[in-house]
Amino acid sequence: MDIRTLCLGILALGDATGYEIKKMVAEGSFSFFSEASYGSIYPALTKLTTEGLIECRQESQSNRPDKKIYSLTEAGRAALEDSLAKDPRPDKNRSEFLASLLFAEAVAPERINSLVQDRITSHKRQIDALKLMRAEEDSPVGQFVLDYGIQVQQAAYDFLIANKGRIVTKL
Amino acid sequence: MDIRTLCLGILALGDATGYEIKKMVAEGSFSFFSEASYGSIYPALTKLTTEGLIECRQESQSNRPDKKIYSLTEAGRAALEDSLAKDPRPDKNRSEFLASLLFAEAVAPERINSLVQDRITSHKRQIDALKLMRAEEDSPVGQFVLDYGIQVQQAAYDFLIANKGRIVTKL
DNA sequence: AATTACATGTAATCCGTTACATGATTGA
DNA sequence: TCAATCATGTAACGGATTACATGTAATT
Repeated sequence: MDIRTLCLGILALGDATGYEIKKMVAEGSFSFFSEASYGSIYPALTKLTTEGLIECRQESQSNRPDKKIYSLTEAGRAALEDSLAKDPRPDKNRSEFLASLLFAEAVAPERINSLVQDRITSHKRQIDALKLMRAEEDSPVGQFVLDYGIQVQQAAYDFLIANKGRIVTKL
Repeated sequence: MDIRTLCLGILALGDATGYEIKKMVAEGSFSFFSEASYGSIYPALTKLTTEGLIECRQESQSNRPDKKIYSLTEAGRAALEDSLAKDPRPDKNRSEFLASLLFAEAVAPERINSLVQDRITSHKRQIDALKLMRAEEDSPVGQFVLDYGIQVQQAAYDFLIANKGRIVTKL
C-alpha cells in the first residue's frame, strides 16, 4: 500500500489533518498493519491536493500553525476505488524475533531463553492494547480488523507458551 | 533486521553463495519473515568481505560465473553476536488486505466479499506451503519457527471462516 | 523544571527494488 | 521451443526515514 492510497483511504473514513493521520498510523487501529512518518505524509498530502484528489480548508489557531483539515474530493474517491479494485498484495511479515531465534541457535544458544520470554511479554502487551482499541471502536469492519489482530496475536502467544519447552535451555 | 545481519546470520547456519541466500529469503523457511533482492545481497556480501566479517572461496565452473562461496569469519561471528545481543525490534506487519477492508467499507462495500474470500484462499495456500517446508526442516529451532508461522496463519484462517458473516454482504 | 502534545514542513540521507547486462543448461 | 534454473553484478530510480527548524501550552 503506497502512502497516497493510505492517505486517501483514511480521509475516506473522515476528514483529518496530517498530524492526525500520523497519529492514526502510529498509535491508532492502523498501527497494527501500517506505518508512516511526517516526512512522507505531509508531502503526499500536498501533492494529492495539487492533483485535486483531496482538498484542504485552513483553520486558524492562535500561537500554532494553521490546522489544515483535508477531505476527499469526488476525484479522490474515484482514485481510491481504482486502487481498491486491484488485488491487495500479500502481507509483509518482517520479524527480527524469528530471525534472531534461528541465528541465535548458531552463535549464542543461551540467548534463546530471554528472546522467547521477552516475546511472550510483548505479545501480551499487544493483545491488551488491541483489546482496548477494540472497546472504543464503533465501526463493524473496524472491530473485525481489530479482532483479526487479536486472534493472530493470541495464537502466537499461546504457541510460545505451549512450545517454548522445545527450544529453551533445560535448567 | 538489516541486510548485513541477515547475511551474517544465514552464513552462520552454513556456507552459501549470494544466489543461495537469495533463494532462502525468497522461497525457503526465511521467506515467511524476511525478504531481499540481488541488488542488496551482492553489494552487502562484497562489503562484508572487505570488512573481514566473511570470506569467500571461488569455485570455477564451466560456462558459468565462478561460484563464490562465502563463510563467516571469527570477526563476523562476533559481529553477529553483538547484533543478536540487542533486543529484536517489534515485528512489522504490513497488510494491504486489512487496510483494503477498512477503506472498501467507505467507498465500495460490495468489494468486501471477494476480498475476504480471496484472503481465505491465500491463507490456505500459505499454510500448505509452510507445512511442506516443515516436513523437510531438520533443525529443532527451524521447525519451531515454521510451526509458529503455521499457527499464526491457521488462526487467521479460522478467524475469517468463523467471522466473515459479520462483514460480508448478506445474499 | 522537564517532557509531552500540538502543528507544520523541508533537506539530507539511507536503503532497497527494478531493470539491465550476460549466457549456458536442463526440463517441459 | 520456451521457460526456468543457475550465477554474478551494476546503475538508475524511488520511497521513506531521520534530523532539522520553529514555537506554544499543558501536564507531570
